[in-house]
Amino acid sequence: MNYWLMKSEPDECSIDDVLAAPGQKTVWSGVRNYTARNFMRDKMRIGDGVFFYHSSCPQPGIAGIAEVASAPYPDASQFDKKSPYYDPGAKKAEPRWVNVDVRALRKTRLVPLAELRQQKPLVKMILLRPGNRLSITPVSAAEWEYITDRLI
DNA sequence: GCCAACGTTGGC
DNA sequence: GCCAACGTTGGC
Repeated sequence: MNYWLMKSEPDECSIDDVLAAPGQKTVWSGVRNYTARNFMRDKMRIGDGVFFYHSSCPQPGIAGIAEVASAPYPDASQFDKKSPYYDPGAKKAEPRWVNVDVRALRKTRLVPLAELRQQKPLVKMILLRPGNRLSITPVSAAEWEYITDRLI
């Protein structure tokens, strides 16, 4: 079992939006970064734990707990000419981008980024690395436990 | 709105 | 394969 932190802009898709969706699920489409894609394609397993993170908003931070709810499969938006995520280089026979389904489990208190940065046990979190921009980052078991036990 | 850091593109 | 230019991310 692996753990992840996945960023979403709450204006686009918040934890509340996913909790209100059918099956409390959403398709995590639109990832257009190879590192993040490879995490989904190669490392994610159904049932993996996910911190649902709100980014690009007044208070960025962890907003909920979710889980990986499907195996990776081709991201339909890459073939959709009307989508902002359309990729003319992607071919049906050789999809370039994949996504997984994510199921929201519960909303948590908002744990702000600034608070995460103050935690000694979290100094190595990939999220907190200077200049990090990855929308999907691995979380270690120790980091997961610290955050769920001590901060949420 | 600013801007630093990073990823991607494309000419050579 | 190098690297400059450009676009994007995302906190502040």
